[in-house]
Amino acid sequence: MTVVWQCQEVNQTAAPAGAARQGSLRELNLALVLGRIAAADRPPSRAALAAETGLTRATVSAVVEDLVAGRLVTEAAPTPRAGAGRPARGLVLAGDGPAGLGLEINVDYLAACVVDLAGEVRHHTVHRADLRPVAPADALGRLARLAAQARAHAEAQGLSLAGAALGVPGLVDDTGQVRLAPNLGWRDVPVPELLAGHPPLTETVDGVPALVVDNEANLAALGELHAGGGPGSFLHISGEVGIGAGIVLDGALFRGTRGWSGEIGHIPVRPDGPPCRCGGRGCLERYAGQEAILSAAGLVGAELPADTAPNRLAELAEAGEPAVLHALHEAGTAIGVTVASVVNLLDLDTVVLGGGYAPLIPWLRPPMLAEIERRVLTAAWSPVTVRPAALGATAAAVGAAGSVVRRIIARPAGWLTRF
Amino acid sequence: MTVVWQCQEVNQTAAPAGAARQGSLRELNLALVLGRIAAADRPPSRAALAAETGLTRATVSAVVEDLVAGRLVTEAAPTPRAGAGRPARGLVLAGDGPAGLGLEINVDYLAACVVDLAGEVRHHTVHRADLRPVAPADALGRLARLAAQARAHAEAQGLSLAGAALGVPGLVDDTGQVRLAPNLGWRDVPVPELLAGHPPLTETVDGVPALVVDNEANLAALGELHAGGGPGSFLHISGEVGIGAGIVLDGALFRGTRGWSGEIGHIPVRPDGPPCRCGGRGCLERYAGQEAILSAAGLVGAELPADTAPNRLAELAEAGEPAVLHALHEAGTAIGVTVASVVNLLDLDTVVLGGGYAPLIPWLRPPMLAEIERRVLTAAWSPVTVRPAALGATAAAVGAAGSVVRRIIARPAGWLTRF
DNA sequence: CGCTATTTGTTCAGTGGTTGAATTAAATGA
DNA sequence: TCATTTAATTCAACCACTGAACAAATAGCG
Repeated sequence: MTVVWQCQEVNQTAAPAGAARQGSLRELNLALVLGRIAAADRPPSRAALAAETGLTRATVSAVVEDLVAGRLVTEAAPTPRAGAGRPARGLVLAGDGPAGLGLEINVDYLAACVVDLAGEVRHHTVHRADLRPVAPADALGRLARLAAQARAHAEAQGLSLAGAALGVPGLVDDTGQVRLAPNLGWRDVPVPELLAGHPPLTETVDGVPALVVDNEANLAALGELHAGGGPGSFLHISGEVGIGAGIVLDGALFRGTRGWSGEIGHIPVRPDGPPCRCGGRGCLERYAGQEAILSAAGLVGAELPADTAPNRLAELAEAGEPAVLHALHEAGTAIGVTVASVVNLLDLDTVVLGGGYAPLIPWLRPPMLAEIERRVLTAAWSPVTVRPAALGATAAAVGAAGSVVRRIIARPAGWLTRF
Repeated sequence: MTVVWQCQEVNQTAAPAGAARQGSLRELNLALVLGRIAAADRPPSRAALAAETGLTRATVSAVVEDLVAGRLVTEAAPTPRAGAGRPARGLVLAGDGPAGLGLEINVDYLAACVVDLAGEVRHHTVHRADLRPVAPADALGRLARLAAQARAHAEAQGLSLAGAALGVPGLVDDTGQVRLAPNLGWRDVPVPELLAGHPPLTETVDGVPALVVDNEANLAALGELHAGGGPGSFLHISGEVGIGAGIVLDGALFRGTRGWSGEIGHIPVRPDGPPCRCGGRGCLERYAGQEAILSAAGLVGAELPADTAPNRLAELAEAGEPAVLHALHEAGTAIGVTVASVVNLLDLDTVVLGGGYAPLIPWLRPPMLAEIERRVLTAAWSPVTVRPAALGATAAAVGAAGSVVRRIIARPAGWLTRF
């Protein structure tokens, strides 16, 4: 069985692109009701859903019946209510329905996780290893084993995997091929082909799960969107070995024409600055990339593993080490200049710092804000918030798994037709 | 009668945000069919529409009947077809139905135009005057007179104005207030209030036309989208006295959280460069704004009107004037650095130069492309195209009018309920 | 304890809108 | 002239939502 390829684009709207046929109405309302159930903080009743969506209670009942039959929703203890009346039956996302498999390949670890419809992380494994010397096929083989374990754990909990998403620190084209992953040393790696021999990733209990390959920073941003409260617009910057960014606009990831958006690490900060291996000069990565910070802090020979470097820097900064403080100030300034560009261009009001930047926020934020306030034209009316990411280092894996379940929630009809 | 305020956001999709009720189906299909008629290059028949949309011919007939009754579509000579068979009846956008009124206030002119459903400019006036010394209320009064003339011309041609949009060179908030228009010297100007006393802008033949106030660069980008071929994604840079940009993603204008996107003029090019009046340093406007180019070319005392300066620069460049060539090279380099940032961030493949930049393209493009190729990570796989805008100096007015008719095409149900 | 008020959820006839097949309309070509 | 072909309309069937009536389940009150 071959990998069935699925378009990267997560169609956030349930609206039919083409003809609106009769069933479209039901598709739309399935998505509407399921979306409200997912967004509610307490199990809503059918009557409450009818009131807030504007549908009739009759319609909501019919829609909910479909959702329950498709194992997307189950009944639970309702929100207690004062006064008389027949007690409501609360509706919650099913904890034993479809789930998403999230995978991540990074420079120094592999990760797999399973997220259920409600967004709970039901399984999570990280396998630490330096993957730079490992051949892509080999690395993907290890990943497939991790995925097989994850599937076993999911099934043991009564979950069926509805799909998988894989985050890679590089540029992915729309056929799933990794065109360039500089920090891994990958170039033109046909991920779907290489995974085709590993059944756990190519089939699930009922049918065929699609595998989506995407940029790691994009998926991390989705994870943040998922974990960090309501839908909004923000820029999520992950400071790993490289610097990537995910742009979330109105609760949807913005991927660009070819899915290569967010390459913030190579935005020029000083056009005549030091040369970067991308061919340009003075790119952000030269000022705020992990290597740049470490070398500016005089820690270049310290031989720190990539995953502990940020914490080490935070310790030294805490201790008042002048070189480290200076390096972080410079990095924060460079990030601030870049963010000012982004905000002037896109009019965003929130910047989330994730990955290795999270522990360094106390030192990065002040110079960032200073630059932003100076340079953003609209800063006076709408201050820009800089906050740490809600998820930790493996945000991309969680975001990947979340993207699978979010797609089901956004377009439940696709899942329901499997029954 | 007061100005009825309408949300700036042009909802590109006809999908209902809330409940999908029965009528939603028809709304969706009205939009679908009308959209195809608008996008077709030759009058399609009902049968052809059925084939390409996937709807039944019966449904298409019913939908078309509604559209014809609402004066959005008329029958025309069909596309000739070889062979036997009953001849088709071609469908085209009505030339005598609703039309859009586009208005523009800029530093040295006022403009008004009327665009019909098919996108034809049916009326166009430009009133040249330096508006910097004029009070906002007075300027808007003159604009209202221009609008009244435009309405008279539209009605004489059998058109009904369905709405109006006004482009302003500054930041507009979501109540229509101009928060800041630096080059006009406006600050916190309540445009809708000031226009409320001018009936031509507050009522039309059948009901109330909404007035939308938007950034001039945004509307110019919409005009370009409208005139420049199929829907795509591009960055439209207008070099007027300031530098503004409109971002079009997948055929839709991207406005940002508050509608203040595209402030490209204040993206830092050299963070330690000369101070800018925005409070930052080394902004793009300091290198590629009209004043910056003129002064770098040694023409600072030449007292050129803003509208003739670009052509004068082109003449001098054509003649090989070294200072001018140098100034344009510097400007092109700065624009290129900025565009590289934008492309790295958004993954766009097309940059359109409009406004005063259009005549200077031969000199601006080479340095731009050089910077883009050096600095854009994905330039090797997807070259970035730099091309001149299809519309001239008053693109914003045409784009404003076009945005009105495009909204009708995107959501015809709203118009049809007027009958 | 029983009755009423109240709210939830379901049932059912009615309706809008799409579907698919049959029918009518209008041309070409032998 | 007539068969062929394609376009457009008509009509019964069907799907999904609507609105009202009804059944279910509880709290409050005498």
